[in-house]
Amino acid sequence: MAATEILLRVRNYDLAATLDSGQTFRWQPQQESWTGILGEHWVQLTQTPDGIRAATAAPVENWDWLRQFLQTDIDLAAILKTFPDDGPMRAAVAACPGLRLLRQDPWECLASFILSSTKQIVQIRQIVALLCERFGERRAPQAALAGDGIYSFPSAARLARATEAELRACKMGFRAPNLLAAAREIADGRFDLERLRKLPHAEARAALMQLRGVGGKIADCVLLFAYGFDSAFPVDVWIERALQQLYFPRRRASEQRLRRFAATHFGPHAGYAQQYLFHYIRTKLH
DNA sequence: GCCCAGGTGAAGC
DNA sequence: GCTTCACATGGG
Repeated sequence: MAATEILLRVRNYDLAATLDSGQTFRWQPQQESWTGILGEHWVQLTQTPDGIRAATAAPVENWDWLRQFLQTDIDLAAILKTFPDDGPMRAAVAACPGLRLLRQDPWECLASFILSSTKQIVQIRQIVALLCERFGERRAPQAALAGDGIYSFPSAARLARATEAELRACKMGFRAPNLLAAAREIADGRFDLERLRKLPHAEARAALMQLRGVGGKIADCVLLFAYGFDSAFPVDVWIERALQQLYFPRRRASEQRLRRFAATHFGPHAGYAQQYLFHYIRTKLH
């Protein structure tokens, strides 16, 4: 039966923390809820005592796309059990109860993180919003408020037809040619994002790093946030500082060394552990 | 004005 | 291997 509303029953899920933890950049807070666009669907999400209530503009038959994005069916407690039992990790988990990893569209995730390098999260949001406004399509219902969060994320094919100057006008600076090159490779089939799903972690990582402007960190973000490679462990400036201070307070450790430490220390769901540490140090330790 | 931002790639040792 | 630098742009 098609409906424009559903309640996804889930416990221990902090919707606000999850949508605002730097893994995705387009969700708009509105009073008690969050609005955004997933594929063709405009959605409004609201946290309730029983879970997450979703409302759409058009009737929906099958809600799997939303369950998939929100990852409401995973066993969070089982994942938390695999984290190392040390002080920093315990503090991070205690500080961010219900923080989750989303499962995003690979293209939007890749494009967003190509735009993320040496930008603050607020600025990444601004750039992405401009990009969607100028190259996306309006998806919101008539009644939706004007402003951000009502345009779809532009397809690779659409951006492939843009000029570098048009992209630079979205304030992305030197990242413009990188985004344009990725869009063109994907649009004309030279690079296949879907193929990566079937690859082993290391091969998928190497493939992403073939793209100009995509190094290890951005590749890890895409592997973790879009493809669900739970052992991917993005090391950005925040995580690097945190690992240094929390785990190597005496001697200075090279980035290489920190990466190797992370790969073994945090277990099979290292990426989840990373998200807890990242959100913890950014919001609780400022 | 200065420093930094969910980095990357190239060039220098 | 490691260090340094340029690359746009805006916030604090």
